[in-house]
Amino acid sequence: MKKGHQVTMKEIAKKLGVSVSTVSRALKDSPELHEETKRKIVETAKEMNYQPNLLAQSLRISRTKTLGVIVPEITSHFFASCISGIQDFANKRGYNVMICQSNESIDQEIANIKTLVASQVDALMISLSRETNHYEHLFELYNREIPFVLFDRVHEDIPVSKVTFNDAGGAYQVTNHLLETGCRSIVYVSGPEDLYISKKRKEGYLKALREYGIEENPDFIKVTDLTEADNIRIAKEIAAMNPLPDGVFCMIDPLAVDVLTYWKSVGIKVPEQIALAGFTNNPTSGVVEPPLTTVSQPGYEMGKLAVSHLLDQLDGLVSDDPISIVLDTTLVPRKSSQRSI
Amino acid sequence: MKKGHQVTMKEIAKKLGVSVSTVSRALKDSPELHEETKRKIVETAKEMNYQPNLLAQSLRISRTKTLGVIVPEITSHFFASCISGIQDFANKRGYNVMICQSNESIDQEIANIKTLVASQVDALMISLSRETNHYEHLFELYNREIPFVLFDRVHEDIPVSKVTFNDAGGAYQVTNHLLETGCRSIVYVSGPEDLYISKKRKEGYLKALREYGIEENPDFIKVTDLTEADNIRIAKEIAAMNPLPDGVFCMIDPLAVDVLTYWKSVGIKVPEQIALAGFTNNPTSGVVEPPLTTVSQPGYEMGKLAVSHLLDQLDGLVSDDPISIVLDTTLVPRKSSQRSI
DNA sequence: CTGTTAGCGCGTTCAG
DNA sequence: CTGAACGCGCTAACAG
Repeated sequence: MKKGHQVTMKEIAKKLGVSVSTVSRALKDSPELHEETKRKIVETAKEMNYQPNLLAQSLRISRTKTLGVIVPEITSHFFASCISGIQDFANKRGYNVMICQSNESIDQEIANIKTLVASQVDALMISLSRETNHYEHLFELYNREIPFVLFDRVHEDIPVSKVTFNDAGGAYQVTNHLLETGCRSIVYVSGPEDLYISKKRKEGYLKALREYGIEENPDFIKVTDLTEADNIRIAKEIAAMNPLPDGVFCMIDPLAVDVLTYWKSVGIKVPEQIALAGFTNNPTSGVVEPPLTTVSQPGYEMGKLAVSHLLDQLDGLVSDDPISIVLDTTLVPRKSSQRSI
Repeated sequence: MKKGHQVTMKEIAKKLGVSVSTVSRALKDSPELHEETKRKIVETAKEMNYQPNLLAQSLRISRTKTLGVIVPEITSHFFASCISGIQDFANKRGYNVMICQSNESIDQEIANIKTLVASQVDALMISLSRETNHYEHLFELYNREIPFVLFDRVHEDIPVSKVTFNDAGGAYQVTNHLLETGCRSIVYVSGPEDLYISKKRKEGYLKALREYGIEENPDFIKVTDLTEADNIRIAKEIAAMNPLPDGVFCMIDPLAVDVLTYWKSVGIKVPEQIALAGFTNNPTSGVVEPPLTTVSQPGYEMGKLAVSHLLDQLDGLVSDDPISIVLDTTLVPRKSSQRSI
């Protein structure tokens, strides 16, 4: 299949017997043009359904007005929300967006960066894959002076702006909530330990415990690789503890849902026997039975802030010095942690 | 912030004292080159970290190897799955993807088409917004000979390839299932009536009833605009029917979940008093209580098929004649329709 | 085997 | 007020 021909300035110039530069000037409403010829040109341009070729334009000014975005998983509701925020505010400022997903693979992440850079995007917005444990590709971007920001899944050592949630704070909120409702033996279920968010949320968990004078107990910290199978393994492990803990804080909602589902299948009652809480406030979390206590992270807002800051930097509205934007989370208490005190 | 400079063929040509075309040839491994100079060029290109400028390349060959995708809502799990499938298979064939969302607005849809076309995408993949009720913009694409396909939310009169689900078939499956489990007074809750899928699903619903010798009853067909408020209005309306219907088929899962949530709040038991079923198999539907009977629509698969067919057409592997690809759905029976017969 | 020339579509000199 | 010439980065046809 061959693409239909697009009208160029050249053609409308020929049709009107003027030069291409005159057409160019008329189309950008240059003041130094005879009103009559200008009108004529604009009119026939419309008539011929002329659309400027952004490619040629970009090549000329060496700016594409396009941003590249890389997320681990587009099907995750959280990242989809981020993208939505990014798109809306990028468009508002005249930028387009190219989206890639790394599928949680560092190789794919590197490949994505490569194609986006080859496509001459003006800047990148990256949320790192779960697998990313070395950072040469990011340092290379930095060294090549290609502007980019990191959001949500960041790495601290890279000298660029970062937008994150106050993960420690959110974990503190939810652990504190469990403590307030009377829990005293609280398990933390963590994702892969080298993940930034795993660490930060553990920090908040421990801080809340400390404030209640409860000391850290290694047996109460479990680690899953976040696959369903491994999540269920953890759920079993907790179910076998004697005595049962009275509260469980899962690092992320889908994990909590897996645990809850397993427990329901073996007759463990939430919240009567164990209070349960997650993190992120996925749409799913509000409709499980019982509804899951969690912490909400507004993805749309994160996307909006990240892109706005990046464009501010690109447009020279703010300094290029990297900054760190930290968004607050909100506790969403639901039935899964509602214990009689 | 200014973007770092990218190495061009010109620079590596200068450095080596050869012409730009020689560099070009070396880089694409042309056979008619002295092995030694070729080696030398490739080597220093690597050294200088040369990356070809896709923009210039595209301008030259007037093909961008980029596809434009427009979906109503990127945060919908179904459309996110479609996008995922599109991306994976587009990349596999050397194409990039630019994604836009119309936010269910026809004006945004038109604007998206415009920017994607201006960006010189080689083809478009469009799923229409809920609001789209006239089609000039699509006919214009067609007249301008810009290749595109429609998927999921299609309009029949446009002479391009379409990929859809067998909506009538799916509705038939689920209605038939309700009938088999003993329901005899089944309400169909429809979305906006001019929506293609509203009509098709109603067709399937009516066909199943007919086969059981049950005649159409207008009181048993409700219409919502799919906002939460309106969904709840319908839930109330059904709850007030006397006698209660014994089964309800909601056109789409989120609607069914809204209805279920309301009923639970007023003490109506599902499936004991009313069997309930939805459509689409959202992740949410499997975890509500009771789990929702529904019909699964594999979005990833749809994206994959749509993009593969489009690229086949672009690459001349199949005829340009429009075809219609219809994907089958699968009944997912769950507890919400599990009645003792 | 390699350099020169031309042109993709556009915008910006620099001349008239 | 308008046209001709040049260059963005790259490739291909045409000469040597």
